[in-house]
Amino acid sequence: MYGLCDCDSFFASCERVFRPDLYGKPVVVLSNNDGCIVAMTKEAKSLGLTRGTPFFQIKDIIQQNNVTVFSSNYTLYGDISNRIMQILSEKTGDIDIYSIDEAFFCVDGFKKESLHEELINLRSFIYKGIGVPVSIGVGPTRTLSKIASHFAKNIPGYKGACIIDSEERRRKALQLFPVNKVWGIGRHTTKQLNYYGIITAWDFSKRSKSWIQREFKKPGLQTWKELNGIPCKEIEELPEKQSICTSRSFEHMISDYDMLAESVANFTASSALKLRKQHSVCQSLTVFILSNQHREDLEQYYNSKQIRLAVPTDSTMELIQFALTALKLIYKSGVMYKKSGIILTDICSNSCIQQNLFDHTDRQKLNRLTETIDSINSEHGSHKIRFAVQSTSPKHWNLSTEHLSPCYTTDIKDVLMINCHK
DNA sequence: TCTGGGGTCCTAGGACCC
DNA sequence: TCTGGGGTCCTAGGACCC
Repeated sequence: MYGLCDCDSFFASCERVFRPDLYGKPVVVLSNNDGCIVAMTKEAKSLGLTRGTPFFQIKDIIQQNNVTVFSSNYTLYGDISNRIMQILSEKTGDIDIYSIDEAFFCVDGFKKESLHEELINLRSFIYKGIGVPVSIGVGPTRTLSKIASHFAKNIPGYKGACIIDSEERRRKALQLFPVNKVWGIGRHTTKQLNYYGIITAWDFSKRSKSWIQREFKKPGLQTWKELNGIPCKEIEELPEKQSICTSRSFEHMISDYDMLAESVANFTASSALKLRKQHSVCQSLTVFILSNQHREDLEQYYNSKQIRLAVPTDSTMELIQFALTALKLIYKSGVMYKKSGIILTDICSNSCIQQNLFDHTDRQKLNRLTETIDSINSEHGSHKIRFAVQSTSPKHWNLSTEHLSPCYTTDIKDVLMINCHK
C-alpha cells in the first residue's frame, strides 16, 4: 500500500501560518510578476475564483469580498515544505518527495486494524508542528492513493484521511471520480476520452488493455494498470536535475537587443549557480525568446537556439558567452518581446568531465575565479560581483511582487517579534 | 495596462550506419 | 523503367505534472 501526504492549498496555507487573522478567510497567491492565481484557500474557491485566472481580471471580486492577496514567496514555501517532509519521514521512514507539497510514504509501519486513526493522528501531528493542513490518501497504487487523497480533502466525513483497501472501495471511488482528475490524464487526453464516452475513472479502467495501449500508448497503459490496482508508476530518485531552466516574462515588452541580452545574461547566471549548487556541469544550452502571445495585434515570434559545448562547464562566464552567441542568431529586430529564457541540458557530475584535446581554456584558473566570485557573493549579497552585461540593476529582472510576505523562517530580519507586555 | 515558472517522460521522424 | 532491409541515435515537440 502507498500513502500520499498532500498539503491543502499549500502556498495559501503557508501564508496563513504567520497570519492567523486570515483563518477561515479567502486568500489567494499569485504567480511571478503577480500574473495569475496559482493557489487559493477553500473560501476563495467558493467565490468562483479559479487557478490560472489573470489577476487583473478578478480585481473587482478581490475588492468586494475582502480577499487577501500574496505574491509568491518561494523562500517561505520551500522552507515550510522541508519542515513538513522532515516530520513525515521521521514518522513513516523513507519518503518519495514528489513535489513541493506532496510526498509518498510507506504505510507498513502502521497497525492495519487502526490505520485510519493513525493517519488522522499523523495529520494532526503535522498540523500541530507546522500549521499547514494536509490530506492523506492510501491505496494499492500511487494513482489510487492520489484519488484517495482527493476524497480525504473534499469529504469532511473522512477527517482528512481516506483509504482504498478493498475491491468494493476501489470500485466506488473510481465510479465517483471524473477521469480528467486522474493523475496522468490531462486536458488533451480527456477530450479524446469524452469522445469515446469515458467520463469516470471507472469507465477508463473497464476498457480493454489493448485498446488503451493502442490509443494512449505507454503513459495511458500505465494509468490504466494503476487504476486496476497494478503498481507500475515508480518515482525515480533524481537527486541531480536533468535540465535547469530560468525564464521570466517581462513587466513591459522590449524590442531592444541589449535589453534582451541583459535578461538572458542574468537568467544564465542564475541557472549556472543552480548548476554549481548541485555539483554538475552542462554540455548544452538553449536560449529562447518570444513575443506576447496574448497580443494578436502584434507580430508573433518564437525562436530558440541550442548550442552544444565542446567541454561541459559550470562557468557563468563561459555560459553567458555561449548564450549571447545563441541569442544573436535568433534575435529579430522590430519584434516586441515578452519573455526570454535559458535551459541548461546534457547535465552530468562535475567529478568526471570529458576533456577536449583542442580546448585552450585554462579551466583550473576559470574554476578558481568562479569559486572566488561565488564565495564573495554568498557572503556579501548575491549580485555584488557580476558580469557587465548583466547591467547595474539585476533586480530589474526579479519583477514586481507587490504583495510579498516576509521570509519569516529564513531571514533573521523577518522573524516575528512578540510583545509579551500588556 | 495587466495573462507564471520549472520540471519529466514519451514518441515520431529524420539522419545516419552497414 | 526498375532502386533493400534492418538497425541506432538524436531531436523537436507534445503531453503531462505541480
